[in-house]
Amino acid sequence: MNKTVADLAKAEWSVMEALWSRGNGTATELQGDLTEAHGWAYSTVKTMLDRLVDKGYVKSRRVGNVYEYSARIKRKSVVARIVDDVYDRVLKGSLEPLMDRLLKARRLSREESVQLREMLDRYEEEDHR
Amino acid sequence: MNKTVADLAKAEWSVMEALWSRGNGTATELQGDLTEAHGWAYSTVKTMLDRLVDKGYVKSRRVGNVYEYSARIKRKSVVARIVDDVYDRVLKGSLEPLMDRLLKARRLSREESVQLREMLDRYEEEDHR
DNA sequence: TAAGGTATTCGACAGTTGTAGAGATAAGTC
DNA sequence: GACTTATCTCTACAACTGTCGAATACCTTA
Repeated sequence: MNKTVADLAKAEWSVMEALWSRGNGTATELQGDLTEAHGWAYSTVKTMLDRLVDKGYVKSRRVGNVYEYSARIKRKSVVARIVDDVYDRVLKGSLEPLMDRLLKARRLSREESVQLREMLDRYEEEDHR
Repeated sequence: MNKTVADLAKAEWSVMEALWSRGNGTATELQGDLTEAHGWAYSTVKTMLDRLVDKGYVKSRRVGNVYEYSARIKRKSVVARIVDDVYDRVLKGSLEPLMDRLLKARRLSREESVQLREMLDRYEEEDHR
């Protein structure tokens, strides 16, 4: 269970990331952005974009003789879906394994751990209203 | 990015779950376990198991005239991989979106939030050693 | 040992994903 | 206009996924 994200195949996810971070762009531009990470051919990127358009995740509009693409879904909402999915299917509703991994593997910095605590504080407060 | 988990296709993940929770079992038994959630035909389950064996995630051994399958990887380690992957690729190293989602959507119960706090306490303590 | 039931093996097929080349086109340049 | 260049469109293809059905093999029992 980790090849895709919210019905986005791994490669498509990369394209979405490129789109999200640049706001919008042409196939050529996006290809440029993705060149470093993936050495995709122009047509590869184009195919991906078109598939994403089909799936409704991206919209395209003709600007002159070029297509300009832009995301139709917010990164945030996709992340939310992924989080939910992982939470339900993988963590089965318990944060234990997640924290276990994050904490034990020392992937969480001290600052983050403090931040996290703050988030919890806020949450618990809110909860009292 | 949420069709698969650690190189396990979604359907394969289900089979692994069945295996993990029963320890080991024959194709028929597994099919039984999976019947409720997925109404898979025997051969579907069998195919899945065989593919998992190919991938090295499951081992099988002949017992009489039947094959008995059992997981070769621990659930925990797969979860760890998934957590890492999501943490890096989706959360990009920040827990903010995760907590945001979990807390805002009120998916985290009060007890869990307390538990989480305890985990953090332990962590920070350890860190001081 | 012929009949039944159970498990296995094989092969198949449609859909998705990753990747891209070749040819058609539109646009700008001499 | 003819040529060059940047884009787009189409088509293709192999690997992986989700799903079986049909044929076969193996036991058990009347």
